[in-house]
Amino acid sequence: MATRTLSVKSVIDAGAALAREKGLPALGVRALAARLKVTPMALYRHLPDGDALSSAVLDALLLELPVLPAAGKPLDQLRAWATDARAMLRTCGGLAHHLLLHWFELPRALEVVESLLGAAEQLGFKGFEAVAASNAVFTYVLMRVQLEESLRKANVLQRKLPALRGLPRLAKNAAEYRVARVDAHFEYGLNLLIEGLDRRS
Amino acid sequence: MATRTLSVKSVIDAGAALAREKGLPALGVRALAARLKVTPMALYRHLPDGDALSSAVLDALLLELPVLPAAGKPLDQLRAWATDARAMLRTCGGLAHHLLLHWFELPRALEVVESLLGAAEQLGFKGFEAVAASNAVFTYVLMRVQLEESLRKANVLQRKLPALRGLPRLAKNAAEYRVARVDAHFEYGLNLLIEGLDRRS
DNA sequence: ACCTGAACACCGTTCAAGT
DNA sequence: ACCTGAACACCGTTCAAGT
Repeated sequence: MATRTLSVKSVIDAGAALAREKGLPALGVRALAARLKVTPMALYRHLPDGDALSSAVLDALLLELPVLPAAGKPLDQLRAWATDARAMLRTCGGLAHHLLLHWFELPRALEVVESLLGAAEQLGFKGFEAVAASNAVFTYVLMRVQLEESLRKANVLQRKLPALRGLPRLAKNAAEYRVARVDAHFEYGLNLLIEGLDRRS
Repeated sequence: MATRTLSVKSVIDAGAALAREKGLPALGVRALAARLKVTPMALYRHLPDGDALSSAVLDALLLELPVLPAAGKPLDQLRAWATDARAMLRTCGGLAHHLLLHWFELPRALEVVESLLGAAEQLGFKGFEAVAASNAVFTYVLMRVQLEESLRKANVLQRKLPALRGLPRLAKNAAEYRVARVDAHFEYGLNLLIEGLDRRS
């Protein structure tokens, strides 16, 4: 058969490549059409609209979301997943946000939540508390990644602080605030979470 | 003197009213100009561009950010602030996001962080740990509000779950997932955080 | 069935002109 | 100094036409 120039798969694959290279905001209908050397309207044969394009691309990229390590103590599993998932989600802006909104529709994400729930149950949590505990870890990682993306995009990872008169504690710790220490704060917050879970278990 | 039709203040005030009524996305240059019965270009006399408009409006709205209650045990102060701040930030979409990016430039926010640091010091934290502890509470509240806004906007507070074959724990707790229980999860996550802080103090 | 081309609606914004 | 009006660049998208 004659190879048509486009297909749903080729559009999404090209979209994924574009998103990886230049970020999700660069994934526009016109931009992707130009990359495929095709008219913008050609894409509408294969996808309903621009949002469906972004959504399909993000779904595809999220197939690589890491799952829980099979072995280890529950709290160690949770900590390891948090670190792995954060690393993966940082590879392309918008992944964390999409996952926060659509995890319950994505097979891979459902698997992850299932195993987070498993860890929570091993810690002795049941019902709402098991859900809330696994949710706390899941959303913590995703929200943090989203925050880091926002800080980077807005160019406020490094800050010029104003005068701190009347704010002695901030002044004393000013060095800690001039650069957003996102790695250290991610880990500290994760530790608080884990210790909270440990105490309740 | 003749009352000019516009001024920086009148533009920002009208922008704040528009944002409160119809949300931040409705705060466009053209929309605000229409509300002020003026040409879009008239606004550029008073503000450099559309981003400056949003930013100034959000700065203005954030003057009402609550501060820490003066009295009480440190952990109770933190918990109370978290609840109050969440309530205020929910009044207009985009506030939490703006605060996450620009707190260090906003006098009121600096006051808040100063007093969060005070609570952390009362718990016995010093240096990086005091900063990280107060930051954990501060960002937790802001990130959660942002998440709730996203869920609302994307219309996924109520979900139609897919088949959960092979996912026994999700299936068992499906009722917990059909509606995003944002209030309960906010509180649970906050409790984990507070208990983590308590344990470390 | 698949793709093209011209056009429209909607942004923010620049530039030149009015008063 | 302040505001208007026309125009431009950039989106996504509809519609009619080509093959």
